[in-house]
Order: sequence, then structure tokens, then C-alpha cells
Amino acid sequence: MTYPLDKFKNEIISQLKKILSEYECEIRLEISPEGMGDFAFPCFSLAPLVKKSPNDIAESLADKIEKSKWIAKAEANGGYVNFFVDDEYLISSTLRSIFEMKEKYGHLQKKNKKVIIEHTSANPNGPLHVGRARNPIIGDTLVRIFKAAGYDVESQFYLDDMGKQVAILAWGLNNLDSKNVPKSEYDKPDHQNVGFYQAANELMEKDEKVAEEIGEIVKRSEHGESKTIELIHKAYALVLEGINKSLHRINIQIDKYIPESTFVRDKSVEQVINKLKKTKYCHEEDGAFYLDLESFGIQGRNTKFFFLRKDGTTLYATRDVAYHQWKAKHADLLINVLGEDHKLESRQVEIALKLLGTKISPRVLFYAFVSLPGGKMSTRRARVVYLDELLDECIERAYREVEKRRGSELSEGEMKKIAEMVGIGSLRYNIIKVQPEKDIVFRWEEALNFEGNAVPFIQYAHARACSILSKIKDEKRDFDSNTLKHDSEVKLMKQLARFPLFIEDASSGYKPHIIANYLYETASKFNQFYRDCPVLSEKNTMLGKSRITLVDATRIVLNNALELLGISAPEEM
RNA sequence: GGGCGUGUGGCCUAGCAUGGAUAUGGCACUGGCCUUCUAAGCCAGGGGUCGCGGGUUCGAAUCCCGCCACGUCCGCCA
Repeated sequence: MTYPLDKFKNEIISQLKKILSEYECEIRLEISPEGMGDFAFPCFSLAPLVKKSPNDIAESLADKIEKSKWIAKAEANGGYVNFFVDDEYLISSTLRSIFEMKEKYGHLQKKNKKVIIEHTSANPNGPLHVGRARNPIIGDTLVRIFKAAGYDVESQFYLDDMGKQVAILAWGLNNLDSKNVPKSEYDKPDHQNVGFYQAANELMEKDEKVAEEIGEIVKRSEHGESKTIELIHKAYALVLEGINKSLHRINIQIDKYIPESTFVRDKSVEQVINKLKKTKYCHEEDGAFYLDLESFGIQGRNTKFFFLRKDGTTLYATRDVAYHQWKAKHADLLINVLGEDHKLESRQVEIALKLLGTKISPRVLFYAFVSLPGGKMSTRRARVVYLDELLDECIERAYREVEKRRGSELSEGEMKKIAEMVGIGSLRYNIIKVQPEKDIVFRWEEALNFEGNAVPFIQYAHARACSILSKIKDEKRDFDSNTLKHDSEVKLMKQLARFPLFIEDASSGYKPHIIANYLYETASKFNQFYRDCPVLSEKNTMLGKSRITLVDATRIVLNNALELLGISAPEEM
């Protein structure tokens, strides 16, 4: 599908190409600053080719641009050519596009490409905590954005069912008396069981015998001993169920859980090892094998990437290589969302994949941890805020806000419903609105701020639109684009027209926070329209109808964009 | 010691890939707007050496070099 602004853009580009056909240059348009036009063409890079000043070039280009149904005018300004779209034509074609496509408006052409997005992949030894909360939220938002961008998307949770962490949990569950284990006030199985992990971990650090027993569990599971595998499976299954419930609460659905053991069982790890051993970078040390990665630009104290222990068992990264080979066979594009602590491991896997001739390397999004004002969170040391706790607090705070404002009008049930949407939305929005690489220090006051650039602002705009629409009986949406002349109307319309461009940018640049910014801008422009343009009391019937249509179009776009972030759009709040 | 990332008004943040038009917005602060579609809103105002120092360029928040601070990693852990 081609959206109105794409058509406008294409026409500008084709005209510029014709005019500039004698020069070798790439034609790239920017969005003009507000009030200066719709798209801008910078002429600076052309200056040395044409041997004229950017401003002169811009002026002569502006002169040569022909007006059309799309292009209302072209104007030179400070080395740029600013293109003005024909407002009336853009408004009518955008409104038609929105009502034609409804909940699909903004979505891009099907690409017939499969993407596997791996995210969360948390050790199933305890509940999800806020330190890593960015992972599922960034991951799920990417899933939604890539679906909208026309990809066939599958989300995967790589399940560590072989390592030390689950072995510690299994040992704890089987050897500790629940009396000696700290209790959780939460009913959920992940919270109920994490104490066993914490207590066992503490013992292991003090007592060598315990450490040995746990090491034994790891070894036996890797050798495929079914009793041990069963023991581990039973231990983490409950925790995983709890994790899954937490994810559901924040509107996240994982398509597939892929256990690490899969690749040991089907011998693909063994093949990886055999092939890696044959490369010229492979060396042996004390019976263990490693790749020397120095020539790949890996620096530091140790450039050795061990992939096989001297006891013949594999390592996490080795199994990860096998997993990625498998993924590469089933997709055209791989995306991983990982904590920044995985940077080196990820690089090792990437190099190994190259050595093995794997066609696709994953595109990895690293995120910085969320820390507490005093430092880093740790499940092991029980110095954490769990995701469930944060969520409860968000919802409770939201409830108090709703009650304060609407307590006299709404029932408790209605308020609870709204609080749920606002609380969960707040968490997702606050996390997604900043770039993943930025450190976040978690402070309750900031996380639960409900004013300004925060999710209630956006949801409130949506609710306002719904409130207006609920007062109208006529379901038919009629408009005359000629009547929508007010500055606030035109700015809002153009913002709605730009939605597909933002989906394109967010997906091609792997930048989910772009959608959050877009939503904020859209809600803000709607609020300005709301201030300037009465809808229900408008006497001129055609203008009134057109405004109703614009309100409905805004509602659709806000709803679609919120959907991309996995945030509910309340009809009332 | 080395690698990677981050550093933008008191606090948070956009822009950095592809150098270019007055550095984006929010919180907090000051003042104004509810007899009109929900004031979780709107308008106005003050507040900036874009970490520091060099360089490239007609032009640098953006590119290059050096330094500083914070985060993260440098296990036959995951």
C-alpha cells in the first residue's frame, strides 16, 4: 500500500531526479521544521558538484519544480528547498486512507520475510525483576512494530534448562526444608520458589560439598541422564509458569520457548564443536578447546573463547551457537534483545557463526540495566524490586489518581479497569520511551509520574476523542476537506498522515522509542485541536461533520500506535 | 590494563547512523485559563560552556584524536 505522504514524497523525488539527472547524487528528504514546509531537500552536498552556493541551488531548484495535485509550492530557504503539500488533497486522501484501513492504518506492505525476535530469555530461577524489565518490553514492542512493518514475526524465549542457575534451584528444592527458606507474600510460583534458589546459592558459596553436588547435577543433565533432566524440569517449570503470568499481565505473549537442551539432544552442538575444532583458530589447553579471537579484534586480558570443557561438556555460548544456526535456517532476519552484560558473548557467537559459514548473523539490541539508587539489582542477593511489585504499585497509584478525579462519577469496577490500563501502560511507556542504551536509575516518583510526557496524557487524549464520539448517533463519517482550514486541524491531520513514516523509521532503525515520541506528539496536537475547535457545538454542519471525522481518525491512529506499544486505549478515564 | 556503551538547563529526555534552518520536549519553578465536547488538559515566562580539551570543515550536539566521569564485560559461569 502506498500512503498519501509517500505519493507526495515520490513525486518530489522524481521531479528532483529529472532536474538533477546530470549529477550523481542521492536524493534524501527530511521533514521540515514546523511552519517551514512539509519536506525539505538540503542542497549543501550539491554545492561542490554544481559549483554554486547552496542557496543559489535551492532557488533555481525551487523555480524548476512544477506544481501538481500534491505539490502546492516549493520555496528556497537557507540552502533548503521546502516543499509544501496541497493541504486539502492531503487531508482528503489521508482521511480516506484511515477509514479504509482502520486498525491496519499505518501498517506497511507485506514483505514476505520471516523474523525471529529472541527476547527475555531469563534464567527460570526466580521472578522477573525490574533490572531486566527492559528486555521483554523492548522485545515485545519490536515484535509489534515489525509485524506492522509487514514482516512475519515469531517471538522466542531461549530457555536455559541446563546451566548452573537451574541446577542450584533444583538442588535447593530437593535438599532444603521450606522452614529455612525465606517466604514470599506473593502466591505466584516464581515468588514461592525463588527463596530456595537464594538459600541454596548462599550455601553453595560457603560449603564445597554443596557446590560439588550442584556441579554433579549440571554434568549429569548435560550427559542426558533422564532422572536429572526430569528433576531440573520439575524445578524450573513452576518458576517459568510464574514468569509467563507476569508477561501476560503486561500484554506479552511468547510464541515459542526453546530449551537449550534441544541442541545437546539433537547433537547439533556436537557438530558445532567438530567444525570449530577444524578451524585454524582452534587450540587446546589442558584438554579443553578454545578459539583464539585476537585476530577478530577481540582485546583484553583474555582473547580465548572456550567452547568445550576438559570434561567434554559444552558451554552456554557453544549451545547458543547451535541455537543461532537453527534460527538462521528458519528465518530471513534475526533480532536479539540482550542485556549489555552479553556484549562479549554475543560477539563470540557471531564470530563462531561466521567461521561455520552461517548465512545470517543476529542484529542485537543491547539495553543498559535498570538500577536502584543504591546500585545494581541482583536476584541472588535478594536486592531487587520484582516486576510484579512494580506493577502492583503502578496500578495502585493509578487507582488513587482515578479515584481522586472521577470517584464521584464512576463505580469501583470501572475505576479498577481504568487503573489497570493506566498502570500497565505507564510501565511499558516509561521503559520504551528512552533509548535502550541509556542507564536508568529506578525511582518510584519518576516511574509513577502521571503527568506530562507519560502514558495517561496519551490515553486521556484517546478517551477525550471517544467521549466526543459517544455523544453522536450518526455512525457515518462524512467530511469536506475544504472546511478543515484551522491551523490546529491542519497540523493534526499532517501528524496523522505521518504515522506510516514513523513505523518505517522505527522498524528499519530498530528504534521502538520513536513510536512513543510519535504518540506524545499526536496526543499533544489533538489537545491543541480540542482547545481551538469545538466539535459538537459547531453550527456549520459540514464543518462539524468534518471535525467529527477528524476526531474519529485521531482515535484510530492513537489506538493503532498504542497497540504497537502493547498499551490499552481506554474509552473513558 | 583493554573492549563496548553512556554523558544535552536543578532532574529526565529528543536530535548523533546521513554535519546545515532559532538545540526537542517533559518534570520542577513563576504567572494566566474550567457557566463551552473530561483541567490526567491548554497558554505564557525564566533557566543551556550539548562532560572537558584539541582537530577537520564555510559550518560540529552530530565526524576524528586525547582526557575525565559513570555503567558493563574481559570465568573450562550463564
